[in-house]
Amino acid sequence: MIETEARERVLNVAERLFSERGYAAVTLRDIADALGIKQASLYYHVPQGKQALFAEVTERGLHRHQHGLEQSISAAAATAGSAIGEQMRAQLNAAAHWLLSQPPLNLSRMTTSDMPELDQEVARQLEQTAYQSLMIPLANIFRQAAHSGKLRRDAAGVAPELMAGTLLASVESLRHLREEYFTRGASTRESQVAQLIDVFIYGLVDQHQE
Amino acid sequence: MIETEARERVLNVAERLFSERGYAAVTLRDIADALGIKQASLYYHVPQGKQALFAEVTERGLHRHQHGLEQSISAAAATAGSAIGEQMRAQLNAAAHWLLSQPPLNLSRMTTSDMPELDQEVARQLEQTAYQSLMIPLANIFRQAAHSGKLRRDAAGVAPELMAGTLLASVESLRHLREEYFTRGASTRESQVAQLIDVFIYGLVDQHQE
DNA sequence: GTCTATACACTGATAGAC
DNA sequence: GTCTATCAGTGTATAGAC
Repeated sequence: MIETEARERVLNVAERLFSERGYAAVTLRDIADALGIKQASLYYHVPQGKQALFAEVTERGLHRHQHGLEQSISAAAATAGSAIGEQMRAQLNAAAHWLLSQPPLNLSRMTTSDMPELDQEVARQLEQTAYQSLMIPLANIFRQAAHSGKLRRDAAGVAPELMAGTLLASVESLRHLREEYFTRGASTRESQVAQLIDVFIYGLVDQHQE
Repeated sequence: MIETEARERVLNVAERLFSERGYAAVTLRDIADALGIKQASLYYHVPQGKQALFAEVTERGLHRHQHGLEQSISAAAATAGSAIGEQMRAQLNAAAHWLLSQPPLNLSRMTTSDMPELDQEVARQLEQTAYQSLMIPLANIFRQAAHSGKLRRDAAGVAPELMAGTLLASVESLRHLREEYFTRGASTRESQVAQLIDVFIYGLVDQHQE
């Protein structure tokens, strides 16, 4: 595999388009058009064709996420106070902030639409990378919180992976929320996600009043 | 439009396949094969072709959801106690239970992959139906809770639509969680979603201990 | 209601010139 | 590195027989 600047451009454009519209909906012509070259020219950079291109940029993106998530989370853990609520808040916000800084993942589309279009072996590999890159770093935040012994009794028994999946899905879904629902206290994606994380940590109801 | 049993079968199969794999990934041949007929025969039942078929079954599914959600939510509200936490828990669980009883929505895939493939007018119409059928009934649960005046101060300011979108995304994401993460207290989708809803309502941390 | 046959466009992919 | 030319395969859609 040749590693040139031109090839990088191809991968970047392909990653953006695939992540925006999915595997089946993006044609090689779409990618070539966006690059200002002809469809056949793509095969110079990616001789193994469309599926290999998709697998490569997806894999690359997932690893970038793993790196970015681990970095942001451990940096947040280092600076936050030691109270468990504060720790979680800092780490979850850092993770969410990272996710929002990147092209959308559309994990559920990847599972339901993209994967079935790929050869089984390729799909299996991507699924495993997604699990290791996204699920593990996020689930660790919740696992760590559960070990602190300071969670609500019921909450401590919730699978960390369940919370991690929920967080992922929630952050991604924010991207599709119309701007009309940005209210006073939350006029940006970041502040919306911060509100959401506070709900995860402290709940909706006022337990002292009820 | 002819309304026969045979046509119903076509719509049902099409709805299932589209909802499983998305617009672009499902071909008319796939649908015909699943019905045991030839691709061209579909045009007897759906003369306007693939896009119209997708629009019809999607619209139909969304209206079914609206009806089902409104029913389950108001039934739950009637039987639950009056404490706001209890009310929300009952209504949210009823809504989630309904969502899990139906074919997956994959709303985010619909937004990012399916919609861009459709004529703008068709896409606009579907988006509006989705909003009215899903968003409004769910957001009303949170709106009602906020009006009770018994939510956490910060939580009362969170846009109901934000919470509704989060709930939707979370419930749908549960479908893709591997079974290995079904833990002791939550061995079914329903019990997982119940845990999740309790987190929304009461939070993760024990506020009396911290 | 379902079929065969077919038109027509598009897609992924290969070969070879420059 | 990018192009033109081309092909086989597949997708939607139409026409007309049964």
